[in-house]
Amino acid sequence: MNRESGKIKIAAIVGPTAGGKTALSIEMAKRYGGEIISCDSMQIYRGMDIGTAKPDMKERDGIPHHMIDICDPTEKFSCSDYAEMALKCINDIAGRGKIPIFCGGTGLYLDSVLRGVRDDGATSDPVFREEMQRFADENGAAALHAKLSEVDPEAALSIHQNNVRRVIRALEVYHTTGKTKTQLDAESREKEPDFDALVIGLNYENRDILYSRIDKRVDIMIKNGLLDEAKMLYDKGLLSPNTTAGQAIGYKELFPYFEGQCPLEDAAEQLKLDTRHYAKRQMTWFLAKKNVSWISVCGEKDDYLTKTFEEIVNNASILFNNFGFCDIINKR
RNA sequence: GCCUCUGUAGCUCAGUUGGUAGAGCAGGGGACUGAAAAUCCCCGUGUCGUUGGUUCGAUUCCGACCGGAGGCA
Repeated sequence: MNRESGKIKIAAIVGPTAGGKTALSIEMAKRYGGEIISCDSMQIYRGMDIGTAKPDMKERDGIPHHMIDICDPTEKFSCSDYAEMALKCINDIAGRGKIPIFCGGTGLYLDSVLRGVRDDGATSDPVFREEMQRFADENGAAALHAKLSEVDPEAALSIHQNNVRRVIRALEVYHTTGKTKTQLDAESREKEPDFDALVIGLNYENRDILYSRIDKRVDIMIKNGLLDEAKMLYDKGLLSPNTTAGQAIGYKELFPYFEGQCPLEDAAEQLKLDTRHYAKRQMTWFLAKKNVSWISVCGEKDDYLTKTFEEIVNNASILFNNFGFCDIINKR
């Protein structure tokens, strides 16, 4: 019920892939007069529909969705691009008296919005990145890490030397701004968040249940034409491994099959495996956040009681009400 | 029926010139501030097929047996 801040109130529904975020978010949007802002790094891309579990028009049921189909798979898109555009969506939606409801599993994207877009000039520099990558290839990860130790020892301490990507980014921040990543991160941490956010997480304490949902969903995707969709993108060469879209789960796993290197079953199994790993990482990410209100979809081991969709919606509604959102259908 | 190879972690396999064993994958845990569906870190006790024998000591050598693969008939 937040009274004093005067900040825009937003909601977000997060959790592991295949956990039921989409359906819940649409239902909540209907009940509370909201619009959805997708928070998913892959639904950004046009033409990647089935594999990213993008809700189709029927599923959206008249609820406007934003941040979907923003660019082509070959285009670069980063979390700062996302934050910038999502910010506009929020203002637009709230300006029309609707509730912005984020929905998706890309934790970093959500964070970048909630934390506020940083304007410290720490942009990316592809040339520099390539240069550093080459240095690492030639001299080893340890040598690159040593460079970081010189300019930003604190960051070097917290970034493992094998995590070349992160080491490069930290070096890049110093290279483009003249300030250390440690310093800029500290500054951004001090910034007041721009919004009052209710973040709801769907939790699967029983991982087996989540995993079997994932397996089922992959099978359904294949039934619904994932192969054709992936083949088309593959044939057009739109998914190269070094683009963001090319890293999407649901496509790259099928390429060996297209190339005759393995049977479809193996490719499908790999796809399921990658998805399970991904879901696990998502859980680790969101569970570490203190600002998430959790709805337990199913209990711990041996407790296979899974909540019905209705129960989940009711739980979410309580959270919405307590947060000060108004149920426009049931007119509380 | 005979010969050869083979039986080690959930799976694929290393290894011990005899002192009870280790990788990859799977699985579990974690990190994450402009590439994030990405990137990275940590976690390995298992009747070494069964059963006799040799030996101070056998998963390791020898025999038999039981699985599996191949070859000859």
